[in-house]
Amino acid sequence: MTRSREKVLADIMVLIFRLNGRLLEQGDRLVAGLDLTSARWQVLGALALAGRALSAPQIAEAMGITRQGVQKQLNLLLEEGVVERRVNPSHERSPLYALTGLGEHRYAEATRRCDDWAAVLGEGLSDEALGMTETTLSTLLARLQHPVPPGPV
Amino acid sequence: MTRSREKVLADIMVLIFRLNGRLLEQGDRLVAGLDLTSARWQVLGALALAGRALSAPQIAEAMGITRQGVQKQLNLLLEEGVVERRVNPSHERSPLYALTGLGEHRYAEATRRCDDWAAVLGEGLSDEALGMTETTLSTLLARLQHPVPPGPV
DNA sequence: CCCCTAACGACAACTCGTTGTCAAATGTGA
DNA sequence: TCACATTTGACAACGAGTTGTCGTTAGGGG
Repeated sequence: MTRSREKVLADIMVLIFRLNGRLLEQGDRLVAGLDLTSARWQVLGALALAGRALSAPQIAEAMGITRQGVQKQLNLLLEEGVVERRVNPSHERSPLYALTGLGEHRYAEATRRCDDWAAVLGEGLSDEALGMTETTLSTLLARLQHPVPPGPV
Repeated sequence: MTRSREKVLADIMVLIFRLNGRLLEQGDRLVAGLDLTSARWQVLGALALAGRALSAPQIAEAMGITRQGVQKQLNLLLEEGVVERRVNPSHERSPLYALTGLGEHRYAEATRRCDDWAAVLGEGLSDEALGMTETTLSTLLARLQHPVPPGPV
């Protein structure tokens, strides 16, 4: 055996910490000039993928962060005119948010840049390696979100 | 073909963002009661792995973050007595930092808890999947740290 | 030997996420 | 219908990271 499974897991965790930092950094660089940051871009992504107006808590749910964090970005995005409020028929004080024309345009441009960049980033990595990485990470995430199924803690 | 490589890459990125959040959360929970947080724990880890006293910038280099971020944690760790300053023969104003006995004890306990937890977390994942994930992530990180080798930007 | 640059610690300001509290709106069960 | 728990937005405080500036120290080339 090469190394213990725990060691490999620990290495993967460190890699995730660093990748998180570098991805946010490169993401910010990628959308600089579009009046976006990684955080705002992700909010736009949640709206674009949903294909419909969402409330702040719904966006937070989709992004896996808290509603307060999302709300902060939404208020800024509103000021910049990339999202707009719509009345929520089922809640008076909690409006829905949708992309404006400007927002859709900016998101499309960000997506184009990201795809180009991702193509370069993934060069030479086999489909198998990418697929297995995605599967493994998503298994780990699932276990982390539901605290640790069995075992006495 | 199932999905484009860009889509898989994008999914992996989102997974990394979420895993980062969950890992820090679980890490904090894991070392709660040891007067540690994920950030302080990582600093202790850098010192323990080096096996010798390091300066703040050296720790930052090892952790992949800035020296200011490390310094902030070091100042707190000093107050708690888990690390101590040592004179740096090659720099008067930049001391070296080393684990105290208390620090080594706490780090050992944190490591024990982490290994137990990692064993549960990795259950059922094949060595091949873990190894390939580690390799893929480390390739991605290398490309992110050296901005994007070829290609006209 | 002196001057200039690089590296360092301290400090402040900022981003992005978290938690917690408060008040208003919603939904549910007796 | 009314009481109560849940959900929501606003606000404040905090943790962890970043950048930038300032003054000091180390190191190298004229």
